[in-house]
Amino acid sequence: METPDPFAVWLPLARAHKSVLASVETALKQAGLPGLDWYDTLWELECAGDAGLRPFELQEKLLLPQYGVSRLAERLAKAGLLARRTCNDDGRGQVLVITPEGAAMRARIWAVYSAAMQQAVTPHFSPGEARRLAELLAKLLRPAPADKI
Amino acid sequence: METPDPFAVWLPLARAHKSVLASVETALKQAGLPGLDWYDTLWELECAGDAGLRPFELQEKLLLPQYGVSRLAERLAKAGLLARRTCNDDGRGQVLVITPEGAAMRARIWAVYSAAMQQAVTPHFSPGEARRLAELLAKLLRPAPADKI
DNA sequence: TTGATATAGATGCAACTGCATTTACATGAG
DNA sequence: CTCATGTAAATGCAGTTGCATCTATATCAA
Repeated sequence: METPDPFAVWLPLARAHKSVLASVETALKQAGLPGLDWYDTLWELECAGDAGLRPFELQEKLLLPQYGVSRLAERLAKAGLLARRTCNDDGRGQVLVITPEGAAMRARIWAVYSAAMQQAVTPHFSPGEARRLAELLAKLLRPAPADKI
Repeated sequence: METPDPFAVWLPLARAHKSVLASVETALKQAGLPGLDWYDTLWELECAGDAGLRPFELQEKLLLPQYGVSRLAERLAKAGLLARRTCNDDGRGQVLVITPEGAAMRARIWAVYSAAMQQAVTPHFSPGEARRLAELLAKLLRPAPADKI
């Protein structure tokens, strides 16, 4: 049976990602705003609401290394965008909670982020194509079908 | 008319990229080999053959910043994987040429790279899906149709 | 309780990146 | 030729990342 060529997928995937990412990050930098790593973190914390998130939970959600989260949290805390609460259940841990300033910042980033991303993506696709592309990309993220490994 | 949702494309695009990239880079690291930036550079230089490439040409091909190429070339040269020749046409410039060791290294990286990438991608798609995905991703890289901007 | 092992998170150090600037040569106008 | 401007590449510095290790607490067996 015919085999799909994985490079025909990977090469444009890498380039498309690099290209869209670059336009978004450039737009954020021009607006004097922090990058997508800060945005993603603030987003997760805002979703978590008042309960906040443990650093290791953030680590799983964002696919970052442990020390990455540790230092990201440090910077965001220094910028006043999140608060570190001591964790009652576990003396080793802490709970990260977004501050009002953090939520405001997330909103400011979002305005620029969404506009730039839309500009970078929308013009290239019809709605049907966009849906199909999203669907196919999602397949890469699901665990592989057992019979194909 | 219905508008495609760009986030439905961007989010899985970013995640799929991160996920595949991570498996490839991990495999390279485990094999004690350099990362994809070195591979891409060696690949371009090998394609360019004996004529080599000017740093600014590499910069365009790899979408790297100027100082990024400058330092990458420095490291690759120190590792003996490329040679810097003085450029006869332009006294400011130089020409980067791959060495036999560089070509050998590219081949070693390729063995691991291709296997890891194949494992990360192939199981998720039928050949038809892979083709369609490659096609759609390529649309992101072409200049946008004029009537959609 | 005590000791062995596991987990949460921080951190020292070396390598890498981004930004701004610098050096050196090229080019074109006068 | 000479000066002003432009382009190729390097570099100092501050900030960031990766790796390995370290500290502190938790958990569980004996």
